[in-house]
Amino acid sequence: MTKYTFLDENFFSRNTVNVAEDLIGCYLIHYYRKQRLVGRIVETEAYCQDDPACHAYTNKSRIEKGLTPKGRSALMFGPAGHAYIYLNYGMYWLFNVTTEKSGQAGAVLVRAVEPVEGLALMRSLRPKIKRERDLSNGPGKLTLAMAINQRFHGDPLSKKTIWIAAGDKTAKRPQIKTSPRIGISKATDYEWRFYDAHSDYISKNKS
DNA sequence: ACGAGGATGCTCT
DNA sequence: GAGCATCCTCGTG
Repeated sequence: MTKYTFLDENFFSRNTVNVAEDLIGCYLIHYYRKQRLVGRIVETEAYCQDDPACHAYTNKSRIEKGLTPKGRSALMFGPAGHAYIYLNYGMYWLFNVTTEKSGQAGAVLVRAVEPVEGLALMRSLRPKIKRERDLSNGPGKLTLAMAINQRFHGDPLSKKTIWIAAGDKTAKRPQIKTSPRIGISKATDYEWRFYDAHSDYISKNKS
């Protein structure tokens, strides 16, 4: 497959949970050092405005008072289809895409991808790993493998520095499963994690 | 195979 | 000062 179809703002300007599910099987693309790095998205999570685990949730009272959102989560209230990238645990950049219409907060975290193009460059960006799947089977791992960091925070995907393309329609549809989200302590009962049941690149996988 | 613990810096209270 | 949307190493069995 060499042809990638850009997913525009209309794709992302929808219900966050639906976008999270629909992103399974789509392609995350970054043109880096004259090479195309491509990963097939196999795991996502939805974060919504009325969601205690969401960065934008703490701004709820502010919104209700009609105040403009501030801080890192402000971007989640903006237009859909923008990169929302933040540092967690002081070390790892996590890549999200904003969702919903302007004024409504939402984002989808990309938690794992299967390498598709640029494997040699990805391996050079993850020099210590022993198992191939450790290249990109986690949200912090995939940003390392694909050279994604704070430089791209706030960029519209339409700039096509980092962007997302539709899944391969000739391929078999992925079997999508759900679970509670990983690594959070609030709203742990929401099944807003989606993953391709047959992928070897799921985070928190057995063996 | 599995679990505990350390690294490390930003955001919010 | 606490709490993280994590990853890696090094114990133990």
